[in-house]
Amino acid sequence: MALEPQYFSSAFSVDNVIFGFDKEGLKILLIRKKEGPFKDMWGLPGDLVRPDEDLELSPRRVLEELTGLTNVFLEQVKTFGKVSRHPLGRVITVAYYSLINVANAQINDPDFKGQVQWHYLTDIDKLAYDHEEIVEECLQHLKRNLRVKPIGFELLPKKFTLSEIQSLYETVLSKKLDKRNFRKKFLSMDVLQNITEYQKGVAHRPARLYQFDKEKYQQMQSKGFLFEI
Amino acid sequence: MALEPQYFSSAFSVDNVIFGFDKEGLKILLIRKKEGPFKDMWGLPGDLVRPDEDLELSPRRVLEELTGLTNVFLEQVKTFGKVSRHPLGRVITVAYYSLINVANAQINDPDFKGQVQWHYLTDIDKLAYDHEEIVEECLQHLKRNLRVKPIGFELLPKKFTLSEIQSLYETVLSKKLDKRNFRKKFLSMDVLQNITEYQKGVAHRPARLYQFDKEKYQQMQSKGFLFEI
DNA sequence: ACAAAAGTGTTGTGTTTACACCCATGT
DNA sequence: ACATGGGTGTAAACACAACACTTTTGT
Repeated sequence: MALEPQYFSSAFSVDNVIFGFDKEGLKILLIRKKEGPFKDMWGLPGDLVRPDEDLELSPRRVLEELTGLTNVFLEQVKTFGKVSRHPLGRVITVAYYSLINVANAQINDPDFKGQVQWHYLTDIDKLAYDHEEIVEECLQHLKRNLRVKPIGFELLPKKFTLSEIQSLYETVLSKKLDKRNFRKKFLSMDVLQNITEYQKGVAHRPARLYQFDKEKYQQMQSKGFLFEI
Repeated sequence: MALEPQYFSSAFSVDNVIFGFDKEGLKILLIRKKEGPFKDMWGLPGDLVRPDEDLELSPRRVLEELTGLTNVFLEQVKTFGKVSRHPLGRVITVAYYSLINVANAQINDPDFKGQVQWHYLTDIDKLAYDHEEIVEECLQHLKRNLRVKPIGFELLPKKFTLSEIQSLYETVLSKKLDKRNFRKKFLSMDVLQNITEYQKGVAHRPARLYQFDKEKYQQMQSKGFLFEI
C-alpha cells in the first residue's frame, strides 16, 4: 500500500477529560481558548499528536503539563472524526479520560490568568468544538466502568471513609444508594486494606478509614472475579 | 491554534473486523495483502480515511465495497496508534467491528483469486501489522456487548430458532449454557416477535422460528431496561 | 423402531432490597 | 444536651442454577 500525499493533509489530536471529585460533586479541568474560532470559550485540554509519539503518550503528556501528575488512571474512550468538527482543517481527535485526586494536582496555568479551571459537570453549558459531546461520552464511559471495576479510588485521597466512596458512587451514577447495602457489598468484594485508623477532629463519631488494596484486586481479576455495584 | 505543517505527515486508516457466524463457528473476513511489507499475509480489510469523508463512513465504505452490504451493524472499538505499527509511515488506525449475515454477503474479490476469504477465529494465527491485536480487542468488545445488548441477531438469518441463537451465544462466549434457563431468560426479555412458524424438512421435531423485534427493543431501551445474559 | 433435536417446570441456593435505631464525637 | 454523621442486622422478594423426561419429525 503506497501512502499517497493527499492523505497526509489531516491531523490527529487527543482531548482529555480529566475528572476530579470533591464534596461539591464531579468536575473536569477546562482551558479557555486564547485564539481561533472558539476564542474565549472553555474547552478540553488537548494537543496534536506528535509525529514521533505513541498515541497513548500524548494524553499523558497533556495531563502532565497541566497537573504535574504522572502514572495516572487514563483510558481511551472514543475517536471523533466528522469532517466538520474542526473549522480550520481536518482534525480527527482521540478522546481519553483520566481520574485524578484534585489535592495532588498542581495546576499549571501558563499565564496565571485563570485560563485553566475546574468546572463542575452540572455547570457546564457550551464548550468549544464538539467537546460537549466528548464530555458526555466520557461520562457515560466512566459510569459504565465504575460499576465493573474498582475505579473511583483514583478520585479520592489515599485513605477514605466508606461514606466518601459511597458519595462518589452516588454522584457519578446520579442515584441514591442504601448505606447498609452499599457497605456490605463493598466490603464483601474484599479490595480494601483493613487499616485500623479513624478520622480525627470531626464533630461526630469518627469514621473508619480504608485504603484500596491493588494487589488483592489484581489477584481477584486474574481469578476471573467480576466486580459489580 | 495554528495547524503547523509537520503535523500533516501522518495518515488515518480504518480497519474493519467483519464477523460472520455459521454452524462451524465464528469467522471474520480477511484479505491477502498483494504488496508491501506484509505481502501474501492475511490482514483486515481497511483503507485510508478520505479527506472529505466523515470517519464513520469510512468503514461502511470498506464494508460495502467488499460485501455489497449497507445498513449494517457497525461500531467503533478502539484506535491504535503506536509509532511503529506501520513500517512505511505513521498511520493511526481506528478499528471497527461489524456483524453480518454471511448468506446476504456477496463477496467481491477483485481478481477472483481467493484473495478475500472467511477465516474461522479458531484458525487464525499470524496476521499483517498489529491486526491480531485488533481482532482480539474487537472480539472482547463483541463478548461484552453480547451480554448487554441484543446484538447477535445480525449474525443470524432473519428467522431463527432458539437453539441457533443459543449456539451463537455459546460460541461467542465460549461457554456452554443451560437450554431451559437460556430459553426462559431470552423469552422473558420480550424482544422476539412471536411468529407462528416452524422449520420444515428437518429430521427431528421442527423448531419454532422467531424474529427479532427491533421496535420492542427500542421501547425497552428508552425505559432504561438492561439486557443481561 | 430408531435417531435427533425440540420443548418444557420445579426446587434449592444465593443475591438483592427495604428498612430503623444506637454510637461517638465536637460544640 | 444537642447536633452530626457513623455504624450495624434481619426478613421478604427475587433471580439464578441445576437437573430429566416427553414430543415430533425423517429415515
